[in-house]
Amino acid sequence: MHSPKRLLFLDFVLSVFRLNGLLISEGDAMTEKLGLTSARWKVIGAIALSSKGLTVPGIARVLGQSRQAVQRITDVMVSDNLLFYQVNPRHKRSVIVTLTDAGTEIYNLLREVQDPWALGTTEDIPIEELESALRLVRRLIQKFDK
Amino acid sequence: MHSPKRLLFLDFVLSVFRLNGLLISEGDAMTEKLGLTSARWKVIGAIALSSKGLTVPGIARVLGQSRQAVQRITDVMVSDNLLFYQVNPRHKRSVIVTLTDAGTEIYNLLREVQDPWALGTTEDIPIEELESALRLVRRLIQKFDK
DNA sequence: CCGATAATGTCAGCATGTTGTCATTGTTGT
DNA sequence: ACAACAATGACAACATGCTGACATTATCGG
Repeated sequence: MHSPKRLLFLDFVLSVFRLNGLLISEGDAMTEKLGLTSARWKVIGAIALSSKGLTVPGIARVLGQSRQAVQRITDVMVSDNLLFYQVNPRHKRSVIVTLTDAGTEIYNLLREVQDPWALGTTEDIPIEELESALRLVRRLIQKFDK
Repeated sequence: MHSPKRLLFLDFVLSVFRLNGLLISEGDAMTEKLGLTSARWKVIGAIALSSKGLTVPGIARVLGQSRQAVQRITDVMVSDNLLFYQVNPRHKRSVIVTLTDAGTEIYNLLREVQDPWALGTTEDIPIEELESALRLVRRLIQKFDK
């Protein structure tokens, strides 16, 4: 038998690989004028979206990456004065990564590019399709994230 | 206004990043016993799926990657005797990347792991949802792939 | 309270992707 | 045919991710 489902899924997997690469390119293009890169975009986004302070391993958990990879990025962003490490009252060694004023400003500028991009990209896509696809992606993430 | 669509899409984007990482991990785990990695998995899959012979830049186009990245992988796979470079009658310098017998054998072994993985992962997902999500991903790829 | 376990920071090595550059080879339009 | 342009191979520099290893610090169970 041919199992169209198997082929469909493999096609989906390859397409996710490809979309991932294209999204990184989009992120790089969007953030270029702000002196960011897609990796820094991810980190700054994770921090800005979290209500409570995040530690480096915390950001890594949100992004699904290794803490070492995140640490490398945040170290550079601290020396670029976009972030600073704030004393964590709940943990002596694990500091809280916080946006500096400059970092907040960059994030606001970022949103001025990012928001129109998000809206423009999805303007001809029904919200139901987006929700449905997100549910599927989340379901797969849950399956693999153990 | 809050524009739930914008937030929905950004959530989708972050989820794609995360799924991408998890799929690479899955690929690494699946191919480990075969002496492959996810990068080689992609290349060997692209070659096996193409009816005509593919050149290195051709594989790169299929995968949506730079030809240099693919070249590096294929060079290693040639020295590992999984691939060989075949004279291309249509181009004096650009050789055709071909599976050796050993490479074909690995690919067959790979399928014995990959097919159950694909079926198992999707067994509780309706085929319509998969198709719908793939359509959306393809649509985004088309939008960004210029 | 104390020992075992988990979490964190740090450093190192490596895999995989990017871009840039340059010489060479193909292709195409006039 | 020839000149302009595109595609390819090769090499280099770099960004971003991974894992492993080790010391230190927190947390938890007895």
